[in-house]
Amino acid sequence: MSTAADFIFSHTRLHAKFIKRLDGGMSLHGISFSEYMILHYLGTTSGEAMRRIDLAEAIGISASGVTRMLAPMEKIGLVEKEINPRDARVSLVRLSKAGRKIYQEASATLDLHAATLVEPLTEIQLNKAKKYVSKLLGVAPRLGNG
Amino acid sequence: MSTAADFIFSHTRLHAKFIKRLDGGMSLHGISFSEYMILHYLGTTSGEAMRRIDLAEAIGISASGVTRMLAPMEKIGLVEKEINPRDARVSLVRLSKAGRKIYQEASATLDLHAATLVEPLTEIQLNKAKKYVSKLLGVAPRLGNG
DNA sequence: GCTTAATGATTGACTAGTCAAATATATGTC
DNA sequence: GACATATATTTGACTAGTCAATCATTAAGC
Repeated sequence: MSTAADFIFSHTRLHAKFIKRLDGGMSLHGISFSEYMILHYLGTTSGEAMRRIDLAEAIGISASGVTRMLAPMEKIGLVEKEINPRDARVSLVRLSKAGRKIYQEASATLDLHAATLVEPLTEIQLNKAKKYVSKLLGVAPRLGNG
Repeated sequence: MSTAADFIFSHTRLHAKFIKRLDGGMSLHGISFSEYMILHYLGTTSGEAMRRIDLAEAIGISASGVTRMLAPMEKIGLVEKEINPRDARVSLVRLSKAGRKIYQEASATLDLHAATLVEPLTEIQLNKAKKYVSKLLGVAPRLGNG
């Protein structure tokens, strides 16, 4: 098995570990980690409203996956549907007030769990790891130049 | 959002990218990436037979998940069931001859795709990345079936 | 040696997605 | 203005798992 394949194997196992832990953490707030991701993108996008298709692209699932995830979130009042007056095909999604509150509370929990998950790395190592992940994603890293 | 949480977000997106690509690659051999992982652990364990529960632990899914995955793999002849004479509770899983062939062919394909996926990193960076992932996973020893 | 507890595997009911097709609307071309 | 084509979303049918309960078997206590 090549080094590259071996790396991806380990990456996959690490993902399973991360998700298991974070889903557990988010369940205190009645949401899954995927749902947290949705709240996050809605909460940090300018205007706080997004098209479903952009949300899908942002969190890396399909458009139909977004439809299916949003249905219960709408039902429990985390997000609201909003009509786009300029294009009736799109239905914008917006954080509700309750959704914003959950998002803020869940963010604190998430940060705690994330911190313990990355604890085996020093801060310098974590920054390097982040840089590598950004490179692999094909995205410019947000910080640093080394 | 903390650095740690940001890192995990990116890690999650990278996982989605990896899986999408590798599932595509493995489909040439009629299997998914998860199924490849099973073939891999069976193919590289000493004796080539494993207990289902150890397989579950190895690839990071639940015992029932393993039962569900193995059913079709057994049906198409990739793996074989084997009784443990010392403990009738366990049913060992073994690579069939056909499974070994598929495993070897799929390994070549996997290495190719994995290589292009990690191409943005130099060899030194990849080794560092691997080291970080191992640290984050904690060093989990691989158990045999003794 | 009988009873209770632990272990390995499977099953039932469920969740979270996938893809392909259908629906609704918008846009470009003539 | 009508028609073909593209885009955003939803729906139907399906896959890949999860957890809790159950079954079969083994191990442990007395």
